Amino acid sequence: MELIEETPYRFRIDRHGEMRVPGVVFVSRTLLPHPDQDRSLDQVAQVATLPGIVSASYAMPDMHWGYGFPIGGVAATDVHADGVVSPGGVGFDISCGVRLLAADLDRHEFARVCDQVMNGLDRAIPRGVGRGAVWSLSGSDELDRVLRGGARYAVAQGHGVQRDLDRCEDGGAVADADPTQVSQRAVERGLGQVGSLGSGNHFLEVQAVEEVYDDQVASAFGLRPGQVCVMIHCGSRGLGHQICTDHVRVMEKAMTRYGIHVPDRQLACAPVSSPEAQAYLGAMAAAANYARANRQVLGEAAAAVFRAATGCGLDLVYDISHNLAKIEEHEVGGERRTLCVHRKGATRALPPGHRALPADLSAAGQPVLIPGSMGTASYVLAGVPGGGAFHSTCHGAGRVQSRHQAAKTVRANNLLRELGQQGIAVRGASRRGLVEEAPVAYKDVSEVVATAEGAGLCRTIARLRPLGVVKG
DNA sequence: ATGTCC
Repeated sequence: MELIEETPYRFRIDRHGEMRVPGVVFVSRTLLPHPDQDRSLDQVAQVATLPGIVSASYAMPDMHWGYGFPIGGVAATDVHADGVVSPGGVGFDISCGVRLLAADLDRHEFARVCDQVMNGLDRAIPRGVGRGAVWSLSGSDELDRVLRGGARYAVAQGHGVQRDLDRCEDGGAVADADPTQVSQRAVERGLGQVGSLGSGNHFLEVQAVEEVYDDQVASAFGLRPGQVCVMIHCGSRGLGHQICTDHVRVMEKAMTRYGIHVPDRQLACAPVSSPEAQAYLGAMAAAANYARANRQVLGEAAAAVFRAATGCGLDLVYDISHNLAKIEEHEVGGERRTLCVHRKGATRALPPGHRALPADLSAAGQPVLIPGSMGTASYVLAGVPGGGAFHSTCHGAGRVQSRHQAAKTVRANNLLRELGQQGIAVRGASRRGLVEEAPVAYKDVSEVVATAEGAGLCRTIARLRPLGVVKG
């Protein structure tokens, strides 16, 4: 497959075979996946064959191989021109995302209470595979209200304040959630997990604002140099996973009925207007609301720990998903069109003035939250004018080593010592989980962010460094 | 990512 270097931050894959549009990959030469180790460039080309896809099949600088679609992939289909929705374009962890909260506390003040806060978080934050949650729902009726209301329902139940909704994507809940399309098995898996991190790359970190690149925008976001923050990265747990599994199965069967051929079974899809697609989108929206409620109550639990140890609480900076499909209006070829925008390991990044932004963020643009790998920096970015890939940017560092590879090469004791030397307090759930997430298994998040900015997808507002990490 | 295989 031929790659054409258009700029230092942008490569093109010209249409060939069944591709309906070109591939556009926002990477530098060093971030370009190595075809021997990672087939995600092939996946970009395969996504370009989907019915109704418009403009291009895009990939962000943190791209790597994923189920069907690449992680870091963005693909939009025209809803009124046979466009499809594909669960593989969202991923198994539906509405996985990041919530950033800020304390009215300086990092030097945190040093005195670090042990107390970290021990408190260690007790308060459920994590690891299937080990409890902070919110005990009364039963499937209440789960239904979570699936419909997301963070709005959590706040209505006393788990938060209005600012939590103002600063959450979509005001805390997406519309059109359809809990009737969520299977009994998904409900059972979801009942006991609202308010839990899970495992893998999910975490809760205490961080400090290490550098601010734009004072005015950082201030609008509620961030200042030296400030202590809490970043939460998690998703929709077993519920989202089960929904993806259930609906992929349905779409695999439905595809032949709609006469859709895809080069990879993992690209199973259905026309957005079909009953199968509407069922998936309804269930996906329910999982998105579940994930928002999950992050809402985890943030509240962290705030309670901070309040007890320091006297100050935590204010929400923003909450944004990086695994979601959305029906959005975009201008394509001079025409206003209704698109189904899949973002999988890619973050929406709305420009200044966009009507979906809350009034106090309109001039600044939408905050974009980029979690680094364990022990490395995280970033706050902002959306920029121009559109790029339907107002999208990167979502994190991106793996370069498999979990298996990382576990073979990294020793837990060495890793813990290195983190300790950097002044990072660690409260992990398992040694295996820690070594799988070692920084060597990931790309350099600073280069990912610099590439995204160089490609005109966003701009850098602040860099955060970890002080303490709570891992699943 | 995930009751890491119903």
